[in-house]
Amino acid sequence: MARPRQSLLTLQRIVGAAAALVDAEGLPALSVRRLATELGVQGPSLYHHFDTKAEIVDAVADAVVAQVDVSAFGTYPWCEALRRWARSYHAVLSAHPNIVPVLAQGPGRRPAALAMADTVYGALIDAGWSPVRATHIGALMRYLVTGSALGSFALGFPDDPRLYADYPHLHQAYLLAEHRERVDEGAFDLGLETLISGLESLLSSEFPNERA
Amino acid sequence: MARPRQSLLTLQRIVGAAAALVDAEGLPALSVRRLATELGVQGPSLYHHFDTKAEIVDAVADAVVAQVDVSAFGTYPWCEALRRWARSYHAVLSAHPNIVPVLAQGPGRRPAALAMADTVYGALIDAGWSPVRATHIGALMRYLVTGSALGSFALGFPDDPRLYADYPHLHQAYLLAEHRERVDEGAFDLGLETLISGLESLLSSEFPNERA
DNA sequence: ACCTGAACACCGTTCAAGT
DNA sequence: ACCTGAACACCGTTCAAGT
Repeated sequence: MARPRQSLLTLQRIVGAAAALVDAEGLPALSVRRLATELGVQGPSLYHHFDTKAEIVDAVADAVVAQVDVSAFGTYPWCEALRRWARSYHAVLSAHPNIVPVLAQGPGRRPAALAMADTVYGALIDAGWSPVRATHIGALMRYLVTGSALGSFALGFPDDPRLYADYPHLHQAYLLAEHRERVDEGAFDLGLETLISGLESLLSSEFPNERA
Repeated sequence: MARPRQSLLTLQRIVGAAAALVDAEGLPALSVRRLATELGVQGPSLYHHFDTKAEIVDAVADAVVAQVDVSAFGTYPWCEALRRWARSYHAVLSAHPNIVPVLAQGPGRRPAALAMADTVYGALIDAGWSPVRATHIGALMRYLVTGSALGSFALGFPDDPRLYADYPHLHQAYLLAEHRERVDEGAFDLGLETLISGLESLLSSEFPNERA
């Protein structure tokens, strides 16, 4: 067939299949031909729905960011809202680690990422932070969340005891992979709680009369 | 010529050319054929010196990590040493941002990265941290440094004012790129100093009799 | 031992040809 | 408007052939 009466492809179907492919087999597995095969069409067909492969990747990335829960900013004091947002952000990225290298580049022109940045920045300004500080805090949170989701610290150390023979303090490092979750979550928690309580005292020292 | 009396290629020359290519044009520009051209040989020649392209990439990454200064761990109290190491780490990665996605995956089997992890972990243990906490702190520092080097927060927001029309708090966001350095360095500094002073009080609260 | 050209199975993308 | 096959200029990698 050359042209079915109803289009074989929709943006939704393409992005959904692309997201599934990235989640299951990683970003390098997402090729135009492979994605087309998954959808039952030929590679060039996709170019009737997207201009470039980069647009497909961006759509996948934004669908992931759209899952982050920012609702806490309407209902909690800024400290608790920041904590809840960061935890949701972290949970979503941990569930889709293969797309994190794209998110780490910033919002670009992706609507969900821009909307999230807008909400967070607005809430920090409302809380009494200066524009410069609010920007720093937003950046810092992205550093922590993408940094932790991009590469599992624990999995960064191979499972092979012989590798660490020459490193006096790393003899147990081959066990890290086994404790992946506790290690990575513990480090993220430590970072998040340390940062939030540090920021809390910083704000109250800068503006002693501000409300919580 | 098929075989010159002295090898045309050395590991040093290959890794140096690869590093220059990555720095100048980014990781995607590093192809085997392109690198070979840069070195005045044909693509397949490189396979006499490396088994895979991934080995070349790893060698480039490790050469970058080798530039990080860990000497502070021998001469300063752990807090100041951690600060100086993190700043050096950050400076090196900021100078070679294109290779950061590789470093963010962890040390793997790269000797310089393993040596750095060994030094940092050992120093934290010596300072009185428990193995679990020392691991968390090491992870946390990698999150912050790679997260901040991977994607400039400022450059993540495109330079185009029209893009932000729909986002009430982002009307100035198009100016971020212009202030890239101040924004990114300010966020990193805020994060590093907040974390270090938070960790300092945490250690003294856990072990009130420990030396600095 | 080390470099080569030819080949294999891939890429992203373009485009004339079909309906 | 939307899907196709053929083509272009790329990939990483293998391998027999040269010296």
